[in-house]
Amino acid sequence: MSDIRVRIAPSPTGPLHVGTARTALFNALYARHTGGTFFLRLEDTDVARSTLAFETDILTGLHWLGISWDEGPDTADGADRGPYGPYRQMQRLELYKSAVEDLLARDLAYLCFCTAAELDADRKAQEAARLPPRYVGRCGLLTADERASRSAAAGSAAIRFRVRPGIVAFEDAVRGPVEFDTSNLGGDFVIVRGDGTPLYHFTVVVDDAAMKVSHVIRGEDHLSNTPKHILLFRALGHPVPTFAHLPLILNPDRTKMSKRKSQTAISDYIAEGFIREAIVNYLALLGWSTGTEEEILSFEEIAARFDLDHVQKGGAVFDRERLEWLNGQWIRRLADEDLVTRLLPFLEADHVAGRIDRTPTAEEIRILLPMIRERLPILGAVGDLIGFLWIDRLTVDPATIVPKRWDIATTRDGLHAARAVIAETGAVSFEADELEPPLRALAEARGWKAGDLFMAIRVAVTGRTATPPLFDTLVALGRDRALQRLDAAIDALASASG
RNA sequence: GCCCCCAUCGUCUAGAGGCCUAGGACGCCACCCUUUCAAGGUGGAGAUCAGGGGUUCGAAUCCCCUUGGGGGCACCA
Repeated sequence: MSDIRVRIAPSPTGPLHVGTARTALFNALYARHTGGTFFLRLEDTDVARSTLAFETDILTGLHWLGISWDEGPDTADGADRGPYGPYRQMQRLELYKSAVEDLLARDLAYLCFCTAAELDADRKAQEAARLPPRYVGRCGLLTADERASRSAAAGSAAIRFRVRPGIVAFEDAVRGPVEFDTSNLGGDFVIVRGDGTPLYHFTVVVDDAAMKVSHVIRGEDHLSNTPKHILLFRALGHPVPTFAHLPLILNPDRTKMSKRKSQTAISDYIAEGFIREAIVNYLALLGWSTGTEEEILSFEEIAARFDLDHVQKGGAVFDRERLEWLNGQWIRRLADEDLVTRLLPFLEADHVAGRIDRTPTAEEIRILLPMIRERLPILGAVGDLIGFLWIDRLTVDPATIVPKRWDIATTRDGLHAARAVIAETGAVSFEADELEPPLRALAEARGWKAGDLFMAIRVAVTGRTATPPLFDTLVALGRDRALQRLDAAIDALASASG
């Protein structure tokens, strides 16, 4: 195992986001490719917004995608694995505390007594003067004595890290050399809240250092935060890891992908019937490419090819159409039993929702696979496709039964004749190959276009104009039910025509 | 406002000075196949490589400027 250590550090303040999943994926791929270690750390210091439900959603979502970590908590309430635990920041408070004390002792950080009102006033003044917002440094100038007395009086104070003048430069693994003047960092920044809980910029550095992270692979939205982190790594006396900032995933209007404008929760995609292979494949190709024309690739195949050199610099619009296409490609590649297992929950959900009257058995679905496999862009489409098979009383609008070129009388006539032909076919030989010839012969004998006759039968028996091949559908339905639905349709047409 | 990043078909991208009159994929259109819908096959439209200057015998590829877009500037992460 190499010394490469990467991580995903989600914050349980929302459901698993497409962007988080992509970042996790890239880290996991990088670790797999280099023989390094990939771990997960929960950044739960925003106690007000963090919840166990979100934690569960994130962990199960990542597991579901097949992204697994070598160290960290596997479940929301489970124990951590790995030598650098705990892997939850709220359980690492002591570590941050001693790191802060160290900084305080060396005057690299200081107590800040500014109130929210003061800070707000500063900010407004800066805004009015058209100056960039920054902390004015008021408390940084306090003498030790002043600080001691204010501290005694105030009771609680935030802690700020001193930002000294200078240039911070680093080599980003995807962007190349990047440079920041520390005077543009917004002044001394808060690392510990007034209530004593540490803030992101601080904990992320303390932990990445303690957990020996070698490569920080994260979204580009953190690029501007990187100099702060580097300053902290240095102040704490730790080596600075390599940074790799991934391009952002975008809304169609090219702004950062957001809940407002896009579907961002992985769980929503799962609920629709996107499968992990497709999501992983799609996400990997969003901002990265093999450099070749290969595009349908499994996690393993991607891991074997993955590198940071082919990571794109510009943001990428999330294209659902392309995801659906890939999903269809992967559905076609699944083994029969696997597809059945994945389809079942969607049919169960349709049953529960009352869209169908019973949940079919695995065996029933397995038999239908050849006729539905290539017609499913997402698993959730299965009910729409063949749900009519498990509906007890199908109600069909008579108007839809009549083919475009036909009138009601012809349709009744056609269905009646077709019924007779189908009825002649015994239960034993009720197969697609047995049904097609006589029905075609019927159409020819009566001078009908076979397509029109078939369409009338199709709608009569399924209630829809787009279905799997008709004869397979009739067989799936069974002779009795097919005849019964034909009768019902004929009746419906009779009353429709008066 | 300040700082930083980015810029090839509508979208995802290939491209690391000549192989590019820019390739692939999604989507779109047409045709073939065909009982509908898909799938599949074939073909097509679609990018003067954001614009302008350089460098070079030669630039999508290197440099500069402009324009455009995005991200960040919290006691959120």
